[in-house]
Amino acid sequence: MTAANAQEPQRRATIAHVAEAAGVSAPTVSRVINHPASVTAATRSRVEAAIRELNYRPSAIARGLAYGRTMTVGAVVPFLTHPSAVQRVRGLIEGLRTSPLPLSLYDVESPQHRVEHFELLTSGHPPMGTVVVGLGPTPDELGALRSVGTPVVFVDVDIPGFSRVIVDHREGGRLATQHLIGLGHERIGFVGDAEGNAFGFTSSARHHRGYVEVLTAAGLPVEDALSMTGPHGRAEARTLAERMLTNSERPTAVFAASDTQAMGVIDAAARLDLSIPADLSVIGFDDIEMSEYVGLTTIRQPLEESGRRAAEILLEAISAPDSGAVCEQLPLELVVRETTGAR
Amino acid sequence: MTAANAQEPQRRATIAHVAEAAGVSAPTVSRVINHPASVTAATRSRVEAAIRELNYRPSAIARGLAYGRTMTVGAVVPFLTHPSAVQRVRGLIEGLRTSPLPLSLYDVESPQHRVEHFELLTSGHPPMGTVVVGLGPTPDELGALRSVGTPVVFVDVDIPGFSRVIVDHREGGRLATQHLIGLGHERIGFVGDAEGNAFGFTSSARHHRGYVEVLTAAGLPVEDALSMTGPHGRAEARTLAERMLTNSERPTAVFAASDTQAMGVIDAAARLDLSIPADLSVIGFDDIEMSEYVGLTTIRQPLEESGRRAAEILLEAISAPDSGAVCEQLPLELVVRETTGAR
DNA sequence: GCATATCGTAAAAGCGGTTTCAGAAAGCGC
DNA sequence: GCGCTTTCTGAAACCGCTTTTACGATATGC
Repeated sequence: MTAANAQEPQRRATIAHVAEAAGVSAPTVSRVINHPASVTAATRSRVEAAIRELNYRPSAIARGLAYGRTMTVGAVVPFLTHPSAVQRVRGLIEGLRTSPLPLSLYDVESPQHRVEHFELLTSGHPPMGTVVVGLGPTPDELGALRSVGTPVVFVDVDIPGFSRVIVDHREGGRLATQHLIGLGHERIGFVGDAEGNAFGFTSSARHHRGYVEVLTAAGLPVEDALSMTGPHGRAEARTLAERMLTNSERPTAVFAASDTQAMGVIDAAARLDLSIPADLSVIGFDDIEMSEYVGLTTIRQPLEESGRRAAEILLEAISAPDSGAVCEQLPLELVVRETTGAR
Repeated sequence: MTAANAQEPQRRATIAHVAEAAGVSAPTVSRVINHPASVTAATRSRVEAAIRELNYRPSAIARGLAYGRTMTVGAVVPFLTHPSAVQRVRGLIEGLRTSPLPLSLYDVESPQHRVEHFELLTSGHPPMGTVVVGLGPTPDELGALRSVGTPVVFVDVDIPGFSRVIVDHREGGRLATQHLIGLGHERIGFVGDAEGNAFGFTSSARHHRGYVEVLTAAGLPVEDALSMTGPHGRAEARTLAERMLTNSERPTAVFAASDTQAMGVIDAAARLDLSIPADLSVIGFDDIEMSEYVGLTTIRQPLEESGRRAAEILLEAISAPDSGAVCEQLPLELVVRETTGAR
């Protein structure tokens, strides 16, 4: 027995083996698995026994080929290694835990990746479902996505007609600015992402809009010199902030469009020997994990939950293909810690 | 033209279409893609033109079925959402960036997941390559893994005969303990993972061994009451540490087997109004991202690099299947920050 | 009791590739 | 220019599963 096992390298059972063992044909086995109701109870239990007996698992790949899709959930995530993206992916994984579909990750670090991955997702064998994080797709991509007939959930992108999990970034910008004004600040800077980036990110621009709205409403001037944008990143933000802070009339508070950028602002302050929050208040956006430890005041968006909800909505859509698009708006919350203070 | 395009939903080109367009047979197209040398230059360029013309991309899934493997890289990662795992996954993604193979993630949170995923990886259509992080496989699993014939790279598990990327945990334990002793501490506690956990993690036990070695060598007593183990986690570590620290003769320093656990120890100290490092020195292991911000002294292991190297080794093995197993040991480094001080 | 509707299963075709195998074409020596 | 070997290409088989189609077997009608 053991010898026999050793000889034969445990060739995986196929549907044909099961069929033979159960004394039925392959299609019947397939039916037992996919449409159990269409098979007599007697046959079914015979087949099920054989399946158990042979420890049979249908090949996801063969099944995918026949079915016309890849048996995975695809996730396109720009800058997958950024802390906020990581948090969302955590949520995705959480939300997918009940499903047998593995998660295939597609990192996007350049426009090049972006088109490659979109091609993949809209290819002849698209994944069972797709989550797209943060990328504003072009009309072409949108059309392709729609025509594959496989559900898509967007996260942090508001695209009518598609399921999506979003937050109100403009409101976030308002919340942050309001907080600063409430503390008595009047010269408030903004550090965010450059607009017109190749990925279609718009959250930073929305934050800025909220920021402008609140400043204007409070009768405070909106100075161009106090709004700086550049590529995303902590170091980049530091450079920007250093420039802003060495200005003759420097702001007493800065709203950064992301916590990562807020860290850069804090770095800049440290370099310039400005103490926080005495000399400079800093508020971020996201509430990435690190923020709690640094004591960063920020606008919290439920990153992990966004991933989880997206996964749940996607799984739902996979099992009930014709349910309409759902739009879920998650709440934002001001989290006051130690980097903001009264002027 | 536009109308025609709208009509026909842009059916993806298959190998047959390309073959027809190039006036050759399907196998020839396949050959052009997979064994270009075996095709005349003239035919080849004709086929290549057709491929470009039709924007043809071979279906990964069909190809996988024919080839007997799934066209992905699989990664089995226990507690995928833990900070250290996240760092490694980052490295994996980095290292895989040059490859067209997407990364399929298999999170392991329970023994149940573990067997499921191992089954998947050793199924009829295994992924092109597999990375296994931190799980000590059973002999059975090992045999299965070996017999699938697809390369495997272990990370943080030292299994002779398989490629692996490891660090010397025992040495890490020594380093940490030495540091504490060097600061004048004589009562040094240890907080780590319970042994015999269902996942086969052994790093904590190795840290402990190094710890015992150094204590013994220094002529310091090894007290059972100062070594506590339990389930992994910050909260769990806090509980353990609270117990240890409320002991009549409490330690003046604690070595935690991971940074996460070190955070728990710090939490416990805060609760007991012990100031760090004045009343208690704490050293961790890993150097997760957060540690820098918290100022945690720790033994740094190159988490991200471990993932990156694993990916590189795996890709190498995929392209040159018969190269032997490689074992790469990554360096450990003491990083002194603010949580340790002289007694 | 026979013709007819219904159900359950099997046979066959296809998903999109790759590989084996055999035959045609080309290259070589004489 | 003939016969041989060597190349290159196409036909066929196959990977494992699903779905459509067709048929044989029951159940139903009268």
